[in-house]
Amino acid sequence: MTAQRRVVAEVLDGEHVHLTADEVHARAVAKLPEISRATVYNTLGELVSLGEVLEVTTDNRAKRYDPNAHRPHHHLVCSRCGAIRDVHPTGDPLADLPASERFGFMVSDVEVTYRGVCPDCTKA
Amino acid sequence: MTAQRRVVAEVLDGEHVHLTADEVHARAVAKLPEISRATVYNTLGELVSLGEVLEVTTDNRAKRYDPNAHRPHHHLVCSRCGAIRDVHPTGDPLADLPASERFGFMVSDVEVTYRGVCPDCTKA
DNA sequence: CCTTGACTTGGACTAAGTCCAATGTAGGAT
DNA sequence: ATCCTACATTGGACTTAGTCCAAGTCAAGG
Repeated sequence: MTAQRRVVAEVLDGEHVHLTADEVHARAVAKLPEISRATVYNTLGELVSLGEVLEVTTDNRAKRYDPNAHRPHHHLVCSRCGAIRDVHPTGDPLADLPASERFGFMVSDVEVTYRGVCPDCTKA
Repeated sequence: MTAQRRVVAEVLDGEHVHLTADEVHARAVAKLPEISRATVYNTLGELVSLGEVLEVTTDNRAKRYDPNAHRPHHHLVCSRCGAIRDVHPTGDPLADLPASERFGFMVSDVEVTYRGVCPDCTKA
């Protein structure tokens, strides 16, 4: 555990939002000015492999990193401004995929992304 | 309706798979050698706006274009090789998102992506 | 035949991320 | 305490996917 990794972990821990890698880097630089982008990418990659952090891809622009990896949840994304909320739908979509629709895959995971317009964008 | 647009539409129509923009361009060039990448991007963008084609983002690499826009469906993706199948789960995930979990959003759409390992990759 | 407006082209540009060789450093062995 | 070694970090070059734009082309109507 190096200073750099601790800083990246702290950034994600402190912010309950969904940051891009560049945003993580910016906040990390504020705490440890000499940290490089490559290290932030490396560390984020490790945190993802360890299952401590989730990668979220909502718009094919930058990936976002979600520190809330331990309580399963899905996402609700504003199609105008890109705001993201964690949501907890009822029901289990995995159960809704019958064997006949699995094509022999070993299905292990499912991601659900709801899209809509957030209250702020509805007003504006 | 220009020759270029017709070619792009034909490519998507002919292939029942999920092509990237570059793959669409490659196949379009085979039919109309002077077609440019910019035109392929423009035309794909128009087809998406018209609702004729869906954009699918599974891995934060290239977007893929799905000509099967008229029958609603979701996707099953192999986490090893990236293969994509269309699937039709039972149930409606929109109904599984209670108002209390909508945070005032006007929710209009939901995408479900199942992940697993395909038969070929399980063998290998 | 000329004009007009839309379509297309190719190349430059951008954003996000990866890769790599060189450098630095933490922590165990002596 | 010092040295070694393996791993972490750095910064810059590179790649990929996509966007943007000025200039060129084309088709249709007048």
